[in-house]
Amino acid sequence: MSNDVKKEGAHWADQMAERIIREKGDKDMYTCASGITPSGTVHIGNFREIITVDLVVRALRQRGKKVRFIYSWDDYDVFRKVPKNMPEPDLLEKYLRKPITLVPDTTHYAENYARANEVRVEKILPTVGIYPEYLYQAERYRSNRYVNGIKTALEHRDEIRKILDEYRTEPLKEDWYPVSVFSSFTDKDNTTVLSWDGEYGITYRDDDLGKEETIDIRTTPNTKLPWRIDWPMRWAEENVDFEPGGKDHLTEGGSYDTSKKVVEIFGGKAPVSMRYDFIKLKGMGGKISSSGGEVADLYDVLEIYTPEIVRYLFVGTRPNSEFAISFDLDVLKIYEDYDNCERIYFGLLDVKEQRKEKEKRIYELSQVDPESIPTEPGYQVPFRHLCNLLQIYEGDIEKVIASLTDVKPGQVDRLRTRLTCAWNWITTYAPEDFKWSLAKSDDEPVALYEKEKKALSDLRGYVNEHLDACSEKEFSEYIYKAAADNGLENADFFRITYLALIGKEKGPKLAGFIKICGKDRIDSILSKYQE
RNA sequence: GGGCCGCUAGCUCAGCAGGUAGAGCAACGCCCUUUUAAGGCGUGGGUCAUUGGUUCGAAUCCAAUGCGGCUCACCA
Repeated sequence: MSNDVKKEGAHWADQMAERIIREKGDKDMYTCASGITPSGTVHIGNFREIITVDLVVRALRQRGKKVRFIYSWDDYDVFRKVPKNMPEPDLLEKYLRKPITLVPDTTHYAENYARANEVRVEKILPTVGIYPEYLYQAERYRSNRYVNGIKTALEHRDEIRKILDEYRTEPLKEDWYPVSVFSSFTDKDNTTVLSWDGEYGITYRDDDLGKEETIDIRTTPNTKLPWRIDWPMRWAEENVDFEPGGKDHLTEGGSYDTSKKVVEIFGGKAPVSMRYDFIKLKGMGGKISSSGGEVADLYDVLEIYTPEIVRYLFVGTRPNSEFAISFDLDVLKIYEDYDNCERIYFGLLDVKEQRKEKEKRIYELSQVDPESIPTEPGYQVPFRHLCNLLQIYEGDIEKVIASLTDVKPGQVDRLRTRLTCAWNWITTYAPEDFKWSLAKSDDEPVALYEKEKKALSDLRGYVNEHLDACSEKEFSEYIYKAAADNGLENADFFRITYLALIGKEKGPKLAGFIKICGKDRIDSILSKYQE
């Protein structure tokens, strides 16, 4: 199984899989991890981490390895600030410093604030073929699953402090404890740990109320490890072999550096890691995304890119460099690029062997279901042409499909998805120049001189009589003739024709455009200009 | 201050298992028997930031430098 996957020159996901096997040895099961605090919208930059893991998981599985793909929701993290655009900010304000799992969801989408963010992600990931096993840290901490980890951290308090101090400007204080406590009186983490009894008892002070309390870490739901200790504890707990990180973590003195050392206290080893860079957005044009504000999440991207193409964007880009996801005219090029990649995969486009190997792998990894790679290319027609068809049919996707008589049954679903994206793009992001709609028969006719009306009337006559039978070239010649016969400049005739048909001075190449629209539609529009 | 990323055609970027510089857009030209372009074909255009090194050979590897950006040194 693994022999057909080349080691050298392979895709970065394949190289990473090889590295994991090399560094971690031959194992029955490899654990690949990812995770985040659901303290706000999980945006497309966060998605980069998820798909990075997914690609490495697929590469490992294709080498015949068993893989566990875990995704940790850090929903026992603290609610630090109220995001903009959330309903009832005053209510939310009262929950600051409490764990996000205890914050109400003022959108009433889920049972709590953290869960609302989680559910959105969990619902959409299958669309792009990603199926992690979700771990919920609030539930785990509150049910005392990590009691041994917390005790170990307490026992090695000085050692941990020494590790963390290596990179700090201000050393941690003498009385620092490697654990944080949510007050049982207020649920907030405005607390100070005062002492530890050497076993399971912790005494803390609620700094808001000035009250003190002793709790048992075997039974209290209120203790949690701080991030730089929590992360390595979980590596050890789950035996994590691979987990990527953003450049904030994967930098000298960042949390990966300290966790690499702290994990040994928990009897584990650091996973293989890799850094991914951030994602920029281009061409959203100030449109407010579904999540509000200038961020995009996977839902926003899937509005305009099909699932394969969303994957393709990430598969074809080296993770450690920044890139932009475009919502502007670049969208056309992305679709063309993907179609080219597909043509190369199916041998319809000849390129050098080296490039061919690379593109084929990118195509495979871009597919939603790794077990069912398409056996024939999609219905390939330029994206721009689809946009024109959609505008002719006013966004009626089924009519567009019906108008394309050579679509094969196996291509219909993919075409439908693509048309949906194309229409979303036209209506939401396409530049105004790009958009038009056919005039309706009851629209007010454009004011014209007599000879212009006559020219359009001639055109209508020709269309009714010859359009179906003549070639595009013949028809094109006639258009010039109609202008000349009526003493009109070509440019003027084109202009009034576009004005009559779509209400704009310019448009798609006229002869082909009229043929696509068909006799009946053109006739009903031009009849308004009949003498 | 440490670490990292980027610097390739006018613009946006690809190329980075070292082996004759690529794409899209823009420009220019031609074409659809006649100057619409959101069509077709074609052309031009780059000392691959600089300097040095390794090599038969460097955009690609190494080292310094410059410019731009990110990030850590709070929290996570």
